[in-house]
Amino acid sequence: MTDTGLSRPTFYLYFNDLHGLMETLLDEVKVGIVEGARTWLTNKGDAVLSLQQSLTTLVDVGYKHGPILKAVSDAAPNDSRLEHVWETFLGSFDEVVSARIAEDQLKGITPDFDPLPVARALNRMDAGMLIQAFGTPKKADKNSVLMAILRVWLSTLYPFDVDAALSDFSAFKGTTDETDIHKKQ
Amino acid sequence: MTDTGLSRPTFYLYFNDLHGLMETLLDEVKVGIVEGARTWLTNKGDAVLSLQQSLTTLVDVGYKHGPILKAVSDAAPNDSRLEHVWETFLGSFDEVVSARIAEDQLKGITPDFDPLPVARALNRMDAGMLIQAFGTPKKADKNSVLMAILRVWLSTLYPFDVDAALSDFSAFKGTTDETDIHKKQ
DNA sequence: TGGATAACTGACACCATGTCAGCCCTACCA
DNA sequence: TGGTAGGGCTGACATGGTGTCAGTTATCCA
Repeated sequence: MTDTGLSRPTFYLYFNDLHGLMETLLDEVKVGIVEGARTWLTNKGDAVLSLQQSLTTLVDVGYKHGPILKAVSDAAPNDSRLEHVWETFLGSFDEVVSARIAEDQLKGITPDFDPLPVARALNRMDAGMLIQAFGTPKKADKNSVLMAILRVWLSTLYPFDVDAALSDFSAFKGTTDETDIHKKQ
Repeated sequence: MTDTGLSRPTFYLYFNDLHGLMETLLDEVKVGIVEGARTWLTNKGDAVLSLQQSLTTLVDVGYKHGPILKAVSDAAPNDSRLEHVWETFLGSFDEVVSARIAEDQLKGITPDFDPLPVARALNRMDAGMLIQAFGTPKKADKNSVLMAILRVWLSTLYPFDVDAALSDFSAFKGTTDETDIHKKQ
């Protein structure tokens, strides 16, 4: 409020309370994440490629809005309403990811296992990594975070050609440089 | 303090402040976790088996002390000293896990990748899962949590015979029943 | 200019956390 | 038995963060 030049009570004209601000902030980030996740979740085209794409945008959003994610996740335990919002946010991903996994298992491209707990595990990994890596001003390297979680997701869901996919992908990522592209061709 | 029958100030005779209590609680849980992790970290015997064992005891400890883990992780953002303790706690695992992965990569039983970010990702997954599953009184099923994180760890680190290892393991876990064991033999 | 509506604020109330001077009670001693 | 030293404990207070409200100022329109 000092930075805004307004008084503290004015804040309460725009938000119910401090946690109301958190909810608003989360809503803004949520759309970006849901948007990016759609690529893989809609289940069209190549599974590996679309997962790579979805996780890439997830990391991008996390990189840009990391402090917001950390603020919300830090504040959540202090307010039952916000905690519910945060848990619902994470939980909704658990369910759609689980559903996507189940589809891939029917297709036979993903090993058979109970999809919901694994979805939960992978999502908690993403959330924890993004907050840890990008939550504070001194941010970690975006690409190594992406490479790490992408490897884990691929190894778990599409274990058949992880290394091929990952080496292609990192070669692709590494080349805004033309010479490399020409060498590939 | 109401439950103890003592007055609130008495609390401060035993702890510096509320976060001091958290540190003490964490210390107690820490030994159990470090103990269990040693099996895999010392790197003797079969890698897959020792990882299974370490994760099993990790889940056991998490199941028993889940509320403490949640309490510490919830309180950490409110106090810079506690936050540092918590981050150091998690970070120390990142380093030893990363070192263990590097050894397995030299042996050729783990694919080549930057071990530290992957270690971080797997550890955040564990922490997030344990807190989510066991942090509140109505706890999730212990075995499905174990199966989920075990699958992710194995798929990522020892991808060559995940399904064999996991089916053996779940058969072993599932049989306090004698008939099954006899069938196996 | 008058008057209504929106924007804003000073001052207050409330609660959680932490502190401190002093009380009580036990054990030990003369 | 009476006195006293010391540890254990507490009532009462101080502080800071969060939220509220009556009242003031600014803006816009008739």
